[in-house]
Amino acid sequence: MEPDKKEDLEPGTERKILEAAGKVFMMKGRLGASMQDIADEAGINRTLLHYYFRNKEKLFDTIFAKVLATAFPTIVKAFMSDQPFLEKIKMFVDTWTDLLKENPYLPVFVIQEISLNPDRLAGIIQHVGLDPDVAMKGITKELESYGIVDMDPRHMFANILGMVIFPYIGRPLFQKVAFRDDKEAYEQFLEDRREQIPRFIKLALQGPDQGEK
Amino acid sequence: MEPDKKEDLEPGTERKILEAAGKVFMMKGRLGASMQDIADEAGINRTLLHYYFRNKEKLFDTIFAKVLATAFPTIVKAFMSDQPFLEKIKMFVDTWTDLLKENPYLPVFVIQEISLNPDRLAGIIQHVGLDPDVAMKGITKELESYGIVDMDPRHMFANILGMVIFPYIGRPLFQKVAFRDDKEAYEQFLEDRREQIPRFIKLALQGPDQGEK
DNA sequence: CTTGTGTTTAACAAAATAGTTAAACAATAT
DNA sequence: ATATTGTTTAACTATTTTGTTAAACACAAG
Repeated sequence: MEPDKKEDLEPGTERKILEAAGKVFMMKGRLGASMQDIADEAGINRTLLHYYFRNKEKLFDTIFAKVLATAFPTIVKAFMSDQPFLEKIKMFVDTWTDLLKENPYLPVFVIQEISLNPDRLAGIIQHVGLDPDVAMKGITKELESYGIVDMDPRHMFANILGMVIFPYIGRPLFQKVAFRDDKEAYEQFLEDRREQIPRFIKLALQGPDQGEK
Repeated sequence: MEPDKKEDLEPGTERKILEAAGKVFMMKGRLGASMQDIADEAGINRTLLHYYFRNKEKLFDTIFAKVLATAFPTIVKAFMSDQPFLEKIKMFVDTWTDLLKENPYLPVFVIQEISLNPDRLAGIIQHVGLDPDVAMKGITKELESYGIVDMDPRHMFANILGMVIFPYIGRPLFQKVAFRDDKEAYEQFLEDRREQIPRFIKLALQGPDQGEK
């Protein structure tokens, strides 16, 4: 009954590996991360890594599927609710900001991987099982209710998602160029976008007059 | 005087290497690209690659600096002109769309690299020598002229840049999910954004009423 | 106590890649 | 004709990384 010997270490090891692998893969990328790196991060031996996951490919696939399964629902979840459009957007931005605050490397990691190996998507997308048509139809109606009738909802969606994730994928560049490498100022900037993005969209939907008063 | 022997092959080799290296590095990333890949793409021997560029690091640095030197001015160029704000934005989107049409891998390549190795930025940024303050001050005044006074211009800049480049960095995902993998439809979507993005910003600045009529 | 599972250590094999070197060859210029 | 430069071929070294194997060890459960 010693506190930190081996009680739940056996079941905990796989979890530790997955956490370590997720962290290392996200930070260094699939090619930049070595099995040794992951073993070190997990505080275990490299042989044990192969004992749990036969090879690097299987381990990476596990991590990648897990990451996508986490991120995908976050993308569309907010748009499935039945709140007013602007509230949906606010929730959407908040959800993403929360997610990215905890996993700042997530967008670059995912983008890099699917860009280098787009085939990987095919299997995973179906598994997650999301239907964008519902969300898009919803956006179309909302836009029409604001008098915007000739806009493909996918443009609106690309606009919102781009505004949300760009500050994360372009962080090193943007922080350095526009914020003189002031880390805290940039963190604040990211927080401010929770309010700024919905406000900007509100401006587009309602105009500056109603939007400000 | 044989047509394809060795006339201007000597001066042309370095150019061929740089073109090949740019292409291969952009498509496969720094780690995914091998010197052999580049030599093959250039149609030369791997030994000759080392003859021109001592090692992979030097070759990559050359390419990376060149890519940034191309992309950076494009980012701010449009905002330096003295046109009306909405014209500047239209030009900005057009310039970027042109650039990305020719170099679709550019954003992922740059983002990936500076994300994995942010230090690389320091040296290059100074060398390019851009001052974002000028552009930002300009945006502030333009926003004020539209009655938007409490908006950090950097939010506006992040909004625009995010809307422009997101469809490129997220292309495999977005094309597959929202366009059922229809390549031509997505190309058209990208073209449409030349018009859609400025229109969206115009809506935010002038409101739906003036914006539509 | 013995058995089984998780874990470590150590050593090894196999592959990929980077980088180097020497020799031969081709074309050009002096 | 000879010296020079660009280019290829071939062979080699060194390093990194993956993946495997065997032996020993720890602990928990039967």
